[in-house]
This record gives sequence, structure tokens and C-alpha cells, in this order.
Amino acid sequence: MMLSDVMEDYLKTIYQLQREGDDRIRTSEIATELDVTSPTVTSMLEKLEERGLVDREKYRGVTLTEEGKTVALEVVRHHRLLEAYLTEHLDYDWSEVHEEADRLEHHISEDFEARVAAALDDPDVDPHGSPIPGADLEPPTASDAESVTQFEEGDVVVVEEVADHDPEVLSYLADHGVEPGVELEILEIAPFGMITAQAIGADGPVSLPADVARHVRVASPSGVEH
Amino acid sequence: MMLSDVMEDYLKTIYQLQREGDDRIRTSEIATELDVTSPTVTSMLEKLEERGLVDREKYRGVTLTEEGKTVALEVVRHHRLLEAYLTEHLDYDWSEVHEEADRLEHHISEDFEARVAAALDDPDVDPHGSPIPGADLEPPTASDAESVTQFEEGDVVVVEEVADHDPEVLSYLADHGVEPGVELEILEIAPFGMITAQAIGADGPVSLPADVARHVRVASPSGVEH
DNA sequence: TTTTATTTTTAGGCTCACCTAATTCATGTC
DNA sequence: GACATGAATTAGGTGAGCCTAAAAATAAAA
Ligand SMILES: [Mn+2]
Ligand SMILES: [Mn+2]
Ligand SMILES: [Mn+2]
Ligand SMILES: [Mn+2]
Repeated sequence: MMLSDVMEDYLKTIYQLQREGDDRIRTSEIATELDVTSPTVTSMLEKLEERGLVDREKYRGVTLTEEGKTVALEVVRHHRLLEAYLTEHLDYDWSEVHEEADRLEHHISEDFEARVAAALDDPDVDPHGSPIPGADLEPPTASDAESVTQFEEGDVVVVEEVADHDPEVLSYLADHGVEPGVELEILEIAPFGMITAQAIGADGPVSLPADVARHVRVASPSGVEH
Repeated sequence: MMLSDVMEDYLKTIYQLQREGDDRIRTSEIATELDVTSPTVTSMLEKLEERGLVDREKYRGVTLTEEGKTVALEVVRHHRLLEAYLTEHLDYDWSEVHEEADRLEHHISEDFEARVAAALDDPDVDPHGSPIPGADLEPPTASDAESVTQFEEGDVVVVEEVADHDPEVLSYLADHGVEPGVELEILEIAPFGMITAQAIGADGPVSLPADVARHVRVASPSGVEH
């Protein structure tokens, strides 16, 4: 099936919105995410439905079909492999890779994908800690990580994933020691949701506004229940 | 200036046709090269003229403006750097790189370009021996290489560049020892232009039909006049 | 249950890059 | 100098992906 890069981005977006909870994805969510208007989304969803890539219930949103999910996973695999390759082999910082990968993901061949994966020795996660779908394009198994906002003052957690793409935010977090693999002690949770934490090895504590903290996904160290 | 990838390909094509001799490039040449129809080319040339990227004399073809040439050199630089990177760092064969580079050239950032150039230590030529324009985007100085068809039986020459992109042809040539840097003794020139030559280090001689030989550019060893 | 507010779809239009068919121009020949 | 030939342009049309404005459906409030 020959799909345009725009179609690929719609499918990827629907996939990622589905990962974040909702079962049916609504027109307006996609429009916001892709920065287009609702009518534009509606007509694209019609095309994707015709191609058997989404199931659509008019006025009630869409879900990916198995085929649509496979395409989305392919794009996500490209994206995350590229992010990993750029940081490992071309000296990019984790804050810089998203934009580059977002364009290239649609233009690399399967051969390129395979060679990049080989050069990286088939990595499991990208620089933000997000799982890279395997070459079989099966959905990666959900990790046990949860948003740091689910924890309490005094908890000690390990950062698994930072699901944010804003370069400014990522630079700031790295400067304050918040990166995948780092241990974090939650010092304070403000009433408006801001979390202040101390990263092991960092100079001082760091404060994360609610909407930033939401994207920092963590696990209890050594699988301890919290 | 924001240019589409299609516009970039038109400018690159005009640049490369100009390198091959003709001063003014005609509509039909571009159409053949890009595999589109003449009316399509005409309307694109009008757009490029409006943008100041080509000078156009109606019914008589176009030439690149300085600005158009700079854009073309930028695309060529991307293309050749990518080809070099793919062979050096991702284990591609020289016969496989063209197609991949032809897509990616339009989608890499200036940052990516710089990092690739750095990883390769600012190479002068791509895997086919073609010069890579510098970051300053000045036109590379024409080498003293000529097509091997300009030489005679008995001449010994050094392959500088193989200006062909067909993977089959390139594989065949490499299998018979014809690659940049290799010394070649011209054994026979057939009346219909086919050249038979012995590559130093290769098992046996290789025969190149006229249209293949034309793309093999060579120089006399150590600058000797022929 | 009716009214109101929000979301989605329909209707109609735009630009880009392509096409085919018809016309016009340039050029070389009689 | 008129004419045939081939190349280039004009004319008109398509599909992809976007838009705004208007209408319809759903969801929330009265
Ligand atoms: Mn993308
Ligand atoms: Mn792939
Ligand atoms: Mn290209
Ligand atoms: Mn560049």
C-alpha cells in the first residue's frame, strides 16, 4: 500500500492518542495535534476509512484497524530508531532529535531502517525512554511506568521515559538531572500540581509544573509497589 | 526562501544538465530527465522564473541564476554527502546509495548536513568520485577528467568518476574492477564505440558499451597529457 | 423536554504538481 | 519566401491536502 507522508502522520497521531487512554479518537483531538482544521481531518479520515486503515463511526471518532496500527507502528519504529541513531552516532542531544526524526521517518527505506537498527544493535528504547517497536511491528508491551504525578511526597522513583518533545523543556530537564535511568526523590507536591524533586547526582532540586510532570513517567525502584 | 522538494529537483536537474555542456537547457531535456511531460516543465519553469531562480527565454530554454545555482549546489551537496555517509557508516554498496540519497536530500536539516560532513571529515568526493560542493556552496572546480571515450587503444588511464546511477551497471563495474582510483588499460575500441579495458587487479578485461563508457570519466596517470 | 452550546460534517474553494489535447512558435527545406 | 516539422506553450482538467463558512448532529443545560 502506497501511503503519503501526511497519511502516515495521521495514523501515527491516532496511534499515540490511543496509547494515552481514549479508545475512540475524536476529530478535534487529531486536528489539535496536527495543527489543521476539523474539516481537513474529517476528509482525511474518510480516505483512511476507504483504505481500511481506520474504523469510523460518524460524529464519534475513529479507531485504528489492525492494518492501520501496523502502519503506525512502522512510522513510530522509524521515528524512534532515527532518534536513537542521531544521538548515538551523530552527536545530537536528546532535545534536538525529534524534529529531524519527524521529517525523516517518512523518507527512509526499509533497507535504511534495517541498517540503522543493526548499527545500534537493535535498541529497545529511544533517547527519551520510549519503546521502539520491533521489526515484527507488534505493539510494544506497556511498561509498568506511570506518570510521576501519580506518586507522593517522599517517594523515590526511577525515571523511565520523558514523553515530551519540546527542546527547551528537554534541555532544562537534562540540565537538572532528569533523564531516563535517573533516581528521583519527590520533595514536595504543590496544591496546583507542581512537583519538586531531587535527582540523584544533580546539584539542586528541580520543580516541574503539572503539565511538564505529567510527561515524566517513572517506576518504583526495583519494582517495589508504591 | 521556502522551496518544495520538486522545485529542488528541477534546479538540481538543470544544474547537472548545464555541467554536461549546453548553456541553455531546454524544456524537453528536463522533461526526459525528471520523467514528466513538457507542459509540466513549462509551468514549473515559469514558477522558478518568478522566484528569480532561472532566467528564461520563452521557447529557448533556461539557465540558472546565481541564486538558483546556489540552491542546486545545496541539494547536490546533500545528495553526495548522504551517499558518502551511507557507504562509509551504514555499510551500503556504491550501487545502492543513489536512490536513498535522492529522497533524503530534500528532508535533512542544515544541522544534519553539518554533522554528517563532520563525521566524514569533510570529504571531497562521493563514492562515485563526483565532487561534493563545499559548505560555502561555491561550484566545485572542474576536474581534468574526461570521458574514457576520448582516449585511444593502448592508453593507460585512472578512473576518477563513474557518473552513472544504475545499480546494475555499478555492480557490474565494481565486479570487474572499474571503480574510482583504479588504473585502466584500454585494450580495444570497437567501431560502434564499445571499449574493452583491463583494470589493474581485476581478473579479466571488461567491455563497456558506448553509453556506459561515456559515464566513466578518467585522467592520464600523474597528469600526463595524452 | 426543550433549548443552547459544542463538535462534526457538508459545501465550496484554493494551490501544487501533474496530465492530455490543441495551438503557436522556431527552424530548416524547397 | 512559403511550408513542413518538431518543440514549446496554452487551455483545460485531476487529485491531494489544505482552508472558511454554513449546516447538521450530539451533548449539555435549563
Ligand atoms: Mn512525521
Ligand atoms: Mn520500516
Ligand atoms: Mn531528489
Ligand atoms: Mn544544506
